Amino acid sequence: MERGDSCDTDLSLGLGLPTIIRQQQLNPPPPPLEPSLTLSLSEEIYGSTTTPKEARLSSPHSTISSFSTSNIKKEKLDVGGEETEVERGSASRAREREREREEEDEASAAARKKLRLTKEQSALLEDRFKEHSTLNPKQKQTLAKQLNLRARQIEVWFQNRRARTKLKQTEVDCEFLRRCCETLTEENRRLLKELQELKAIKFSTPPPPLFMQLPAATLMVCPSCERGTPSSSFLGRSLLL
DNA sequence: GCGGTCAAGCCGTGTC
DNA sequence: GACACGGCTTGACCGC
Repeated sequence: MERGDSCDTDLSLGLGLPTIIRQQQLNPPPPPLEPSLTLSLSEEIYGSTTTPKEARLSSPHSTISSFSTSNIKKEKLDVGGEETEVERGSASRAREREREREEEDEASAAARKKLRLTKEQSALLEDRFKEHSTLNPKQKQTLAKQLNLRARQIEVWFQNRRARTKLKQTEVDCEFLRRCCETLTEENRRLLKELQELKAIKFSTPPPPLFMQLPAATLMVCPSCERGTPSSSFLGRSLLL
């Protein structure tokens, strides 16, 4: 189990959640005016196995997932593009506007909060990845619908998954090569030592005679092919030890 | 689609 | 126990 998975456990519930999300958990806001894509998994898909804690875990992110960064950027641009009340010379209204703006900043900060997929979503994605590491558009759409996510999120998840699988494999290969290198280095060391020992033996004992007086008949027979080879080269080799 | 990167969130550890 | 900090995981984006 990877460390990151632990975020789906009972630990750390509510930790790190921005004030606004915690407030939402305590006092659920009225229904949003805009359509909200929710991450929480319906019982139709996963039955009633989702615990209340898991539901609470997924719910803060549910609204979040409906925002893309481009939306956030757009929000910021929209806010920044407005003429301020200070410029109009109305201090009190400017202060009020400032407060509203701060609230909007908090809201967009909450929207920036990172989506964390639920255990069930991750599990299903993993299953699909095991079957196919890439998806065609239709599979992507189906999976997105099944998980209540956007197709783009599915696409990104698969891209990241492929990249990280590849990285992991590279690390495994690297480790394998490192071990091979170690083994070969050790073998090389052993062979060099053996060679030195053999050389030591060779020079410590008197060298055998270079030439042997062989009977004349054997000079004509090649020991490997057992054919008569009266050539001078064979003769020379057969005499040389 | 891939590689690189950013940033949110979680966890373990050390310090007070 | 609370807090700070560093490391890690992972969703998302960008440029090619």
